[in-house]
Amino acid sequence: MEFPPDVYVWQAVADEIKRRIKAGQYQPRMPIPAERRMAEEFGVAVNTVRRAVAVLREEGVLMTLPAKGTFVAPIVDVEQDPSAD
Amino acid sequence: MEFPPDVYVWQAVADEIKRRIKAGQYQPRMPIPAERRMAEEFGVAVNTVRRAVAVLREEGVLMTLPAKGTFVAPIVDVEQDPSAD
DNA sequence: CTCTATTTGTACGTATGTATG
DNA sequence: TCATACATACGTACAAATAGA
Repeated sequence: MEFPPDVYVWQAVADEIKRRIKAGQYQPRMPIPAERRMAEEFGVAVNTVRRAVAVLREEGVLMTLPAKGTFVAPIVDVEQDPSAD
Repeated sequence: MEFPPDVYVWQAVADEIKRRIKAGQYQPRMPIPAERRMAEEFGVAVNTVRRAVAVLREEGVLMTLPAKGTFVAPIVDVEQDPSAD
């Protein structure tokens, strides 16, 4: 019986987003998929994606422009792989 | 209906809680009503109360102990009373 | 300028899990 | 065991801002 799960769903989503940034799938200054879009893709609730995005926003990884979208911050301390293009 | 509401519902709730603290209805180190309790009392959703509590928690006004309750912080700047030692 | 589509923000409702008493 | 209380999670609806036809 797990008490606090190893990782919460929103943590897994946040981790996946960061992983994609590292992989170059989501690049700096470029928008990431919409919240509802990712919710469907990951099979989770919109609120869960929103929580993940909120955390990454506070970490400085993402930037959100209301009614425009959420973008990868120009400079992210997340390791980036130039060869992955 | 106003479009950009003067205050959001969660802001109104947070304001009401602080008002009660100022009024002495909720006192330092004492628990405030449960989230669902306040949700029913204010006629709002639980999530809305949670958001209000979360904000007040970050402001240092409230302290939450999981599965125990949410308490008014021992010292709150809401009530500036220098004579209170 | 109007209409529509997209996207985020706010809000409501519900269910489950865990901890406490 | 049961009731209480918070944390997480899922689902839904509407409003506002933006962009494009």
